[in-house]
Amino acid sequence: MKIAEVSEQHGISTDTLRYYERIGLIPPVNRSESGIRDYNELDIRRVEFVKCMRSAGLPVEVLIDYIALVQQGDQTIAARKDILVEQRELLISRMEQMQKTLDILNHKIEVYEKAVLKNEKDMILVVE
Amino acid sequence: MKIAEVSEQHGISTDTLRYYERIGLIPPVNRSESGIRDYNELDIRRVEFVKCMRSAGLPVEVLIDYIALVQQGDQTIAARKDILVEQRELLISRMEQMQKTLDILNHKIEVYEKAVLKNEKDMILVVE
DNA sequence: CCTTGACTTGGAGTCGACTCCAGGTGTTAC
DNA sequence: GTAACACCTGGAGTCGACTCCAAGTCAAGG
Repeated sequence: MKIAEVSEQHGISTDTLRYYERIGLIPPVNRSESGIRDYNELDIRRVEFVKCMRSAGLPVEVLIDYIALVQQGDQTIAARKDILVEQRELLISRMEQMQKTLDILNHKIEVYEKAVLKNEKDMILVVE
Repeated sequence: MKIAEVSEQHGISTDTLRYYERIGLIPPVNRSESGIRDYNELDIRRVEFVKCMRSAGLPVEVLIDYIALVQQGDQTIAARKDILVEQRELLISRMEQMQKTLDILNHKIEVYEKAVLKNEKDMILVVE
């Protein structure tokens, strides 16, 4: 599969795909004789993995370390797990913080709705 | 309250506090005669609000627009609500995406744990 | 053969959000 | 009255993560 197809099917620009490979976020993809990338199933799973992790805010640098460990084989399993566990904790706290923010947004929107219903009469808006 | 106190109590650098004010994310704070900022209760509530929204990933630009509307008074209530509703939807989808990532992390960690228990014997790790 | 179009590279540019700095001012402590 | 310190400003620098670009290569179609 060529880079343009991967790009289209997974919603990642070709620039980003090449960038990820360049910085080691994705191991080198096989090439045709003329040097053109040909993504196989495994490559695509890796791309999806990175896309998923990035979309949740895991830093590129951490993922590079993780991928490097994966390339080094089974003796790095403990280290890999440690990375994932740490990132999981960070992810959970980000989500908790977002939940708090969501609660506040919900509250504010509710207050605004009441204000609109009452035609803004007599409202002293505590929210901002 | 002086800027250093606000900074310490709310975990925001003085640079960031001044920056927020400069770009209009926080309305101008009152000054002493010699020009030193003196944050009142309302200012601090605003700082907390911005901190909360930013921590959930709401863009600075959107917050600037929102705060500008707040300054313009009650006739902007509908517009303000629209902004919050839109940002709420975006926030919810980010959280959903993060939940998916969390599920995958949990799964991978579990697989790694099993691998460690079995002392890595006979494991063909499908995870990466 | 030559154009078209998708691919390649290395390097530079952009963007959002801070973060730092130099140079200046005001207040307090000795 | 002067040193130390917290504050001020405008502007420049940094950082993470892309994104764009120029210049070049190759395969296929007319």
